[in-house]
Order: sequence, then structure tokens, then C-alpha cells
Amino acid sequence: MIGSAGYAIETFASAQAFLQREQFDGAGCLVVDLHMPGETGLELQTTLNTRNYTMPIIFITGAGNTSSGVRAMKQGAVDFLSKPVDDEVLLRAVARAVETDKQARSRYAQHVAAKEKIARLTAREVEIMALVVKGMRNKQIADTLGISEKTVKAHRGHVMEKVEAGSMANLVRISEIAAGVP
Amino acid sequence: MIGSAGYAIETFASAQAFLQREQFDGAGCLVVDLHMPGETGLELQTTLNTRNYTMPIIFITGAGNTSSGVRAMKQGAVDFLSKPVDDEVLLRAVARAVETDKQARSRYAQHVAAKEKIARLTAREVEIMALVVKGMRNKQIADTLGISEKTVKAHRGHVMEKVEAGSMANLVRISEIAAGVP
DNA sequence: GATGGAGTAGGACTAAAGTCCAATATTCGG
DNA sequence: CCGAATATTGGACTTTAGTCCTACTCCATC
Repeated sequence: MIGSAGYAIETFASAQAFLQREQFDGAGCLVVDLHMPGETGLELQTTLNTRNYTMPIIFITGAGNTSSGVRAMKQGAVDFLSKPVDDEVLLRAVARAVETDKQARSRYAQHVAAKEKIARLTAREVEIMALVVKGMRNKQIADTLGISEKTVKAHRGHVMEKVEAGSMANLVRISEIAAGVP
Repeated sequence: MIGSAGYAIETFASAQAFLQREQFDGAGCLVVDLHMPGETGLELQTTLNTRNYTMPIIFITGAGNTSSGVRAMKQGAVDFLSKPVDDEVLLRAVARAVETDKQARSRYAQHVAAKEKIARLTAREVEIMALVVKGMRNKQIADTLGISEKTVKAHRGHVMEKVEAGSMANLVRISEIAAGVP
């Protein structure tokens, strides 16, 4: 049903079977039965959380109790549906989950890109960048680090070139994104 | 029990009674029974959400079903506990909720402060600020707006003074905070 | 009709920032 | 021990930015 709505789907007989698959690198979501052979849905969710695998999960259950539903939601599930599941409801949940994942992946990609740019810098350059994005002027930076303003300018130039910020405003944004939550 | 753990508490006989009280302006949380005379807990949650009253909610229920628990969590509840409620569990939930609220309030206060600062600016100054935080130089701004670089400098000076940014880096941050989610 | 804020801009500098080149030190992996 | 990378600085400018004053034009409000 989900497949005929235009989504590419893949099915797995158990949590283990899914975990053995290589990680999918696009936006998507998991639709998981609470009761599965082997690892249960909640266990799978916990496993994925500890692995920082953040793909959104939609649970489906035949006989779920309140506490498992609440627990699943607390652990970040997108929805928790009881059988029989209405097609419309499920599709809406999937659409929402995929959208969430898309945005999360986009944020994460930005974060990684920002960190990679900063990783090109030497330790000293990172130090200078930190002071620059705090709004300090070259003279102040030179004083706090006990070096000449000339040196600060040199480092600062390297920072701008390596990070490809293009402007001070962008440098501030990149450093914020890199410092933010992964 | 919560009161003896060091929290200031206030109790209400019904949702209506709570809604009539003036809004509390500090960090806190609501502990709500799902079944109440008049408006139910879920209805209260919905009401508060539509009013943008964001105080975290902990539900307590005697006979909650799965769907109400899931719905409450989807609508942003911090927890959904079934009676009999373990004291420790409730206290932990309260602590988490209050902490969440504290952080949310702090973020919101920053957002409001940023917007207030920007509200001091004239329309033209806002326009210039937008281009400045995009990383454009005075000359470029002057060209895009069809005015003299001198005028841009004048506006820019006013912006820095009125917004009390102190530095370009701070101006960028303030504009981001003001533009972000409320 | 006067007053005042907003937008505009020039003069005249002062101060930061950025660039290009060249030249020491240090350090670290081969 | 050597060469490369890194850190440091000076010289010599060029560009940008920022400041202080003055001044003129709209436009709305009193």
C-alpha cells in the first residue's frame, strides 16, 4: 500500500534482518511492528538510538498497552498506530516522518560540512577564529594571545580562505552550525 | 508530595479553574489528570497549544487507553503516567519538565529581546541590516539599493547603535535569533 | 507654518582590515 | 639531519569601515 503511494519500500522479517542491511543514506522512515520475532520494536528503537541512527519510526501494534505506546513516543517515535490501521492515517504518518527525516538530514549535512571546513584549520587558526566570531577586533585578539596584530591578520586571512566563508557574517554562521547539536 | 520536594505548587479543581487563573510567568509544569470534571486533560492540552501556552504537561491517568497516551505525547506532553504513580517516577518527570520549561523560556526571552531590538529600527535600517548580515559590503549594498555608500554607512551606524550589537558578529547572531522560531 | 524624524549625502579624517612579499623560528615526520 | 608545515612578524600599501558635522529634502503631525 505504501509502495503504491509512490514510496520505495523494503521489507524485513525481523529486527536482526534490518540491522544487517547496510545503512540507507537517503531520507525515509521505518514502519515497525511492536511484536516481532526476536528483538521487539521497542528494543530495535533503543538499539538504533544508541547507534545514533535517527531514522523516524512509526509503530504498528495489534495489542499495544498504554505504557509501550508512551515509551515509544518518549523515545522519539513519530506515531504509534493500533491495528487495524487506516490507510490514510498510515500514509499521513509516513509523509510526516519522511519530511522530518529530510529536514533532519539536511541539518545534519550542514553540520558535517561546517565541521569539515573547520577541520582544515590548524589549532592556532581555530583559536583565532573563535575570537573573531566573538566579535573581537584584530588588536584585541593580538593582545589576548600576546602576538602581533600582523600575525592575527595572517591567520585570519588563512581562516577565511580555508573555510570559504566569503564574509565575516558567513564565518559566524558556519561556526555556529559547527558548534550546534549534531 | 511534589510540594515537599521543594516545588511551589498550586492545585485546581478543573481545567476551567486553571484557565481562569492569570498566566504564571515563571518556569514550571502542569500535572494533569486525564479525566477531569468538564474539559478533559487532552482538551486542556489542545486549548493551551492553540493559545501558545507552552508549559510542559505531565498526564496522570487511572484508565488511560493507548490512543489517548499516544495522542498526548504527540501533542507534546512530557510524560503520561498510569496510576498508581510511583513518587520517584513523578518527581523525575516534574524535574525534567521544569528543566525543559526553563530552557524554553530562556530561548523565548532571547528571541523576544532580539525582536525588540530590531523593532527600534526604521524600515530602511532593517533593509540595510538584512544586507549587512548577508555579508555584503557597503559598496554592494549602496549599489543594490541605488544610494550612496555614505548613506549606507550612516544607516549602518544607526543600526549598530540601536541594536546595541557591539560587533558585526553579534549583529549576525541577533538577527538569526530574531528570525528563528518563536 | 513650524517642528522633527527619516532618508539622503558630502567633507575630512581615523581606524580597522586585508594583501602581497619576504623572512625568521620551531617542530615534526622521514 | 632535512624539508615541509606552522607560527610569527615587518614593510608597504589598498580597501573598507566608521565617525563627526553639516545640510538638504520629504512628509507627517501639531
